[in-house]
Order: sequence, then C-alpha cells, then structure tokens
Amino acid sequence: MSRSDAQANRAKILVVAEEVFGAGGEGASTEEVARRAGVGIATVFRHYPTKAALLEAVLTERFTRLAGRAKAEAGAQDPGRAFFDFFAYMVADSASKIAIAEALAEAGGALDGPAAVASRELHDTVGVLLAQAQAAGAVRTDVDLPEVYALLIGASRAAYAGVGPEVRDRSLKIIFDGLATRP
Amino acid sequence: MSRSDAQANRAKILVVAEEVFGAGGEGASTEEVARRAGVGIATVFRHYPTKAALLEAVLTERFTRLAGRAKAEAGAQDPGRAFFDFFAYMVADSASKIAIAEALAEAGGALDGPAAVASRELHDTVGVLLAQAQAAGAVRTDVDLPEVYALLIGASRAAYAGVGPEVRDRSLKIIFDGLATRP
DNA sequence: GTATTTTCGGAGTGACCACTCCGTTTCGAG
DNA sequence: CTCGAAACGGAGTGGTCACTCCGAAAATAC
Repeated sequence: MSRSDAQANRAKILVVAEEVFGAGGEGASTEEVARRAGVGIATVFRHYPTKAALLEAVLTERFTRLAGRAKAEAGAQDPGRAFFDFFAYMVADSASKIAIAEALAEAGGALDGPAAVASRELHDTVGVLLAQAQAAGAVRTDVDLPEVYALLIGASRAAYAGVGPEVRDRSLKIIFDGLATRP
Repeated sequence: MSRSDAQANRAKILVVAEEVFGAGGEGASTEEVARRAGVGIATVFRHYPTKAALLEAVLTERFTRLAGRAKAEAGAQDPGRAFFDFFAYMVADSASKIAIAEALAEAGGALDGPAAVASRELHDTVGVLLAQAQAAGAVRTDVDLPEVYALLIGASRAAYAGVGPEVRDRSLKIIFDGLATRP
C-alpha cells in the first residue's frame, strides 16, 4: 500500500503533465511539470521513471478516455450523427492538445507499450462508428477506415494551428460533405 | 564580391538544410546540417548567423517556389483542374517536409521577416486559384479561402505521418468531393 | 610566386534539460 | 506519542546544442 500523499501527488502530476504537454508538445520540460504541480523534480521521476514514461501515461489516459467516449456513442440510436459528432468532438478536443495530435500522427508507426494498446482501441472504435454510420446510410460506403482516420488526424493537427473555431467548423463541414452519402 | 567557394558553400548549406529540417523538423541540429554539407559548424553560422535565420532562409526559398508553381497554374485553361492539382501537389510535396508543414501551421500567427512575405504570397496565390476555380464552376461558391487553406495545412501535416500515398490520395479525394460543386 | 585578405574548421563556452543522490520531512502503525 | 519506513526537495551530473574564437588554409591580386 502506498502512502496517500504519494497517490495524490502521482495523480496531480498526471493531470498537470497533460496540460503542460498539451500546450507545449513533447518539447515541454519535466521541470515545468514539477513546478506547476507544486512538487520537486525528483518526485516526478519517482512516479514516472523517465520523461517518456510520463508521456506514455498521459497518452494512455487520453486515448482511453477518447475511446470510452467513442464507445458510448457507438450505442446511439442515430449512428450517422454519432459518427460525425465524435469526429467533431475529437478534433475540437485536440485543439489544445498538441502532444496528442503528434502522438496520433506517430501512432501508425512507433508507439509501444500501454499507449499503443489504448491507441489501437481508439482506432478500432472509430472503425465501429464508421461501419455503423455506413450501415445506416449516413456515410458513403466507398470510403474506408484508413483514409477516415487520416482525415481525423489531419483535422486534429490542423486544429491546433492558429485556426479559430469558426474556420475549424467550416473545414469540418467540407470534410463531412465529402464523407456523406449523396442525397 | 564574395569568393566563389564561399558562394558554393552557402548554396550547398541551404540545400542540405532543406533536407535535414524537412526530415527532422525544427528540432534537427545545426551540426547535422554542417556534417551533411561537408563543412564546419562555423561555416554554417558564418553564412546564417542563427539557426532561426537558416530556417527562415529555407522557408523563404520553399514558399517562394510553391508560390511560383501556384502562379504558373493560375494561367491554366482549366481552373478547376489547376486548383485541385496544386492542392494535391503541395500536400504530396509536404509529405517529406515536416518543417514546412509546421511553419505553415504557424504562419497565421508568428512568422516575420522574408519568410512571412513569401508565406503571404503563397496564401494569396492559392486565393487566386480558388477564386478562378469557383468562377469556372468547379468549386462550391459557399466555401472561403480560410477554410480551404486550413484544409491544405491539415492535409499537409497529416501527409507527413505514416500515411502512405494511397491513403493520402483517398483522403484527398474525400476533401475534393467536399469542395466540388454538386452535379 | 608572394602578399593580402577572405574563408574555413573544430575546439571551446554557456545554457538547458533529463535524470540521480542523499539529507530532511512527513506519514501512519502500534 | 514515538519511531521506522516511505516519500520528498533540490542541489548536483552528464550530455546535448546553439553559438564563438582564433590559428590554419586557400583564394584572388599583383
């Protein structure tokens, strides 16, 4: 059993790290995380032995949360709406999370460990949403998961740039029009 | 008049820097550039006084080249085709050029100096291509330059990720379908 | 061919950052 | 309250990287 103050610190570090890496990308420093969490540097490294481990913990947390949200949508009564809603949600959510978008971009390749598992889970759940939306006639049946996922990644990364919410939404609308079945 | 060997080095450094930053992003080291160019570090810094200056030179060069290509397309007999061709060309071209895509993403905001001028020129020329394509009836008239440019940036950044050419082309096709006028 | 001047190379320098060591503090069981 | 164990903070360490200094080398002028 670990001490309760240690558990609290561990949790706080995770939360702060998500903010810090979200704002500054992978380049943000561990000291910044420690400072903003109100702990010493050593405490961060005690809980997460390397910077990579900390980043992995952040990503795992985030992928898992997104996958959970996607799964919840997967039960919806309107699969078309569910698909497009989740797409828009994830893009908007990534707007302040560079690290996530960066990691997503890498995810095809090099990730390993728990984060890779969580990433795959997210990927697969988006696949389910897509299949359901296609079955319901809301999304063209001649598009496949790889290109849809690529669009999702691209829109997420673009969303981080100086692009405001209005432009982001208009961009999404164009993508959605490209994905939707023709009336 | 500068010595001819110095001019040759200066040019070679620019070319190599484009490769190195293209492959490794802004994080790539100046020493790497020097090594691959076959010159000493001091030589790089003599020609480009800071790393930022070197990066700016690379970006300026690249933006100017892209803008030139866009301008050439602007005279084409089929403006719709010209617009979509240039869009696809730029995305494919960015696939091996992270630094460019990153800089494009920033371009709304913080760039300054010659690179900013070149970036704006590219932006404006894309605007011309868009307007011509719309006038020719190839692109929906209810889309505007900001969202089109956002899509261009997003697609360029996504293209760098592990996404292969086939998936990239299928993603582009979806975007193009969203941009095209309905039959 | 020699003198002069430009350019070169690479060993330094200082700042930054991931990560470690250890004396001190704090928790919680008895 | 007391005491041992668990956890903490922050000064230190090694490595990396942007950038500088200066003696050596090479190019043009004559």
